[in-house]
Amino acid sequence: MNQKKDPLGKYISTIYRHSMMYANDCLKPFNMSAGQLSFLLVLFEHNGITQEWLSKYLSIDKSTTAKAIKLLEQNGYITKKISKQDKRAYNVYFTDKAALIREQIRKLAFKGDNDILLKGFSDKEKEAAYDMLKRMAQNAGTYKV
Amino acid sequence: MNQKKDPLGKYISTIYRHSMMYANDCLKPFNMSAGQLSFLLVLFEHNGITQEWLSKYLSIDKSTTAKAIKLLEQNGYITKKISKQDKRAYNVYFTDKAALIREQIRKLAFKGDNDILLKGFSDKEKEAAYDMLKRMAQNAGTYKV
DNA sequence: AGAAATTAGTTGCAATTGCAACAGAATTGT
DNA sequence: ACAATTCTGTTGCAATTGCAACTAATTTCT
Repeated sequence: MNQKKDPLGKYISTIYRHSMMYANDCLKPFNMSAGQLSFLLVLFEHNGITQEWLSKYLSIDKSTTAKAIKLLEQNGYITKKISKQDKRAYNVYFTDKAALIREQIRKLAFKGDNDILLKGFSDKEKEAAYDMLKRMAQNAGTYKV
Repeated sequence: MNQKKDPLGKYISTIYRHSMMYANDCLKPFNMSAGQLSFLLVLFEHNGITQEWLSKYLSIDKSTTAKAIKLLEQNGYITKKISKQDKRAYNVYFTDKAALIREQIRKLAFKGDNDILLKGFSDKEKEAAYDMLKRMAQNAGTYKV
């Protein structure tokens, strides 16, 4: 349709928005959104982390973290405990309810990657795509951390 | 920090959100948002296209298109004319005001790609990243077009 | 020790986005 | 020709996100 290059933003936006739509659909049975899923997946690997570190790890605003964590708590997927070292901070833990669906939603997240985004990619290309996105995200994260 | 692979969603989300923040900052002097920019950039290459085609080209919901176009119109960057072939449809055109900043904002869009997202990428890697994102966007776009 | 600055988290606000429902026009089928 | 269906675009709504302002706790500086 066009010969000139589109800016990357066009592709990134499409990938992001449709990934969200896909994940949101899959997560509807769990009363969970794609955004909340990201936080829960981090907790599975780093249980007890503070909200500040969740924000840093996902390069996301602390107020967004606060809101997502609140919803996850209301739905019984996580609990918060005031940190013993710092009374301002919360340690966030996933609950038994979350543990129960852990593998199910982990698979769901990676299945979306492989079945949709990386469809038609060879194993080598998948690896390359993964590495490039990781580097680009690191670059992006340096803008207004 | 962790040995297990993160799902791609983590990186995509970071890239998308920070790209938006960067573009929104740069576009503030023009009273324009990153979302609106995408539409204007398409119009520069395909002047007179309908809203439906804008939506299809950007894989974006038609209501989102309607709202972005409305704002661009209010700010004097585009005009709408009812299509002669189809009274339901609008042909969308960029204005002289938009033409005046055309090169400036085009450069801005690509500068963000190169100076931030692709920092540290060789020319070959940039090309590869571009192609992979394009393929991934095509894959993503097939989900709920 | 006490003042000043920084940090962790929350809340209110505005902007963006997608979905659902809708209106009017165009197309298809009988 | 008319009815049923499909399409183009708009509007109302809810969810997500980031920014700014704020509170309370901690750290730093003198």
